[in-house]
Amino acid sequence: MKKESIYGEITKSLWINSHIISKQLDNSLGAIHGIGLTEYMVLLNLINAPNHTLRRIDIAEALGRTASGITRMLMPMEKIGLIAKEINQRDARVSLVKITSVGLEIFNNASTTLENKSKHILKNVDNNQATNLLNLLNTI
Amino acid sequence: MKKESIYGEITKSLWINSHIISKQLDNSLGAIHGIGLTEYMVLLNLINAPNHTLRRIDIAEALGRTASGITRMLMPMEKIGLIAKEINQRDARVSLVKITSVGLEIFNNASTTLENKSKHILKNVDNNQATNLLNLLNTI
DNA sequence: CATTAATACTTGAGTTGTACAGTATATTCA
DNA sequence: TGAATATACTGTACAACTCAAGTATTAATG
Repeated sequence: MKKESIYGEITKSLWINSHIISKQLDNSLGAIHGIGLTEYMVLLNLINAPNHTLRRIDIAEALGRTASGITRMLMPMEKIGLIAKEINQRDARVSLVKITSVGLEIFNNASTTLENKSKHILKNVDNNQATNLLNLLNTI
Repeated sequence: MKKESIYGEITKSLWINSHIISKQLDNSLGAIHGIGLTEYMVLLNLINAPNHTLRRIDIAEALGRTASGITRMLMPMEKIGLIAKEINQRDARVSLVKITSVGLEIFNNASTTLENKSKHILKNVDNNQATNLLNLLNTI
């Protein structure tokens, strides 16, 4: 019997698990708060940024997306008032993105939903295992 | 300082890690073997199935996709000869999918690439950690 | 049986991403 | 300083999905 090589098994398991979990989170966030998981992650990154502001390219980098993908995603987010455009005085190429108070409130509410839903999805993972898992994910 | 709730951190970390890793694997498989990670997972499921055959709905279930997504994905796979359609005598609604010898060969080659690339992506994860991580992912 | 409900699949329209080319602005360095 | 290069973003075309509706077939039931 051939020994399975473990690293491929990990990436495949990551792929399918993450796909299914993301879909569930996305549906919950969408139904309750009207934003997707990707939008949520944008807001999270803005909140953790100095002055709640980031360049579009930084968001793209943080989320593993392309710049044009970010341009597309931010358009409706700006329209519904989750974020606002700001000008960079030093560099006219840059279009800064700042979270609004509306965006902040929606983010806070969505965080509760995301945490509850995550707990439910990971109900087979006890607290010790969860700590280990998070540590391992952070070493990747 | 507010205590971070760990389950949400896990799902967020899964989301971003998996997204980035999948993209790298997808690019490698595409460049070398001409198939994406999703196509690879279809072939993997077919190989593990009795008689190397599955219904489309089973593939959809295994991959967390919709039936229509599978219909669309299998069309080009059939055209380039990775899979073949088979009729189910007992149920005319069903369109069975079987991997071809060409598909099998490409799958085997792609498996080597996937394993090597996975090892490279997870180079910060030693063997013990990898075992733990895989076990934890399987308990989800 | 005949009707109703469920299943397996396909199709059309819409969404969310990408890649690549183009524009505008900044930076580098001979 | 100014020509070449790099950076930040946008627009267009395309790919890979989804959802909802439609078709065909099978299963369940009064």
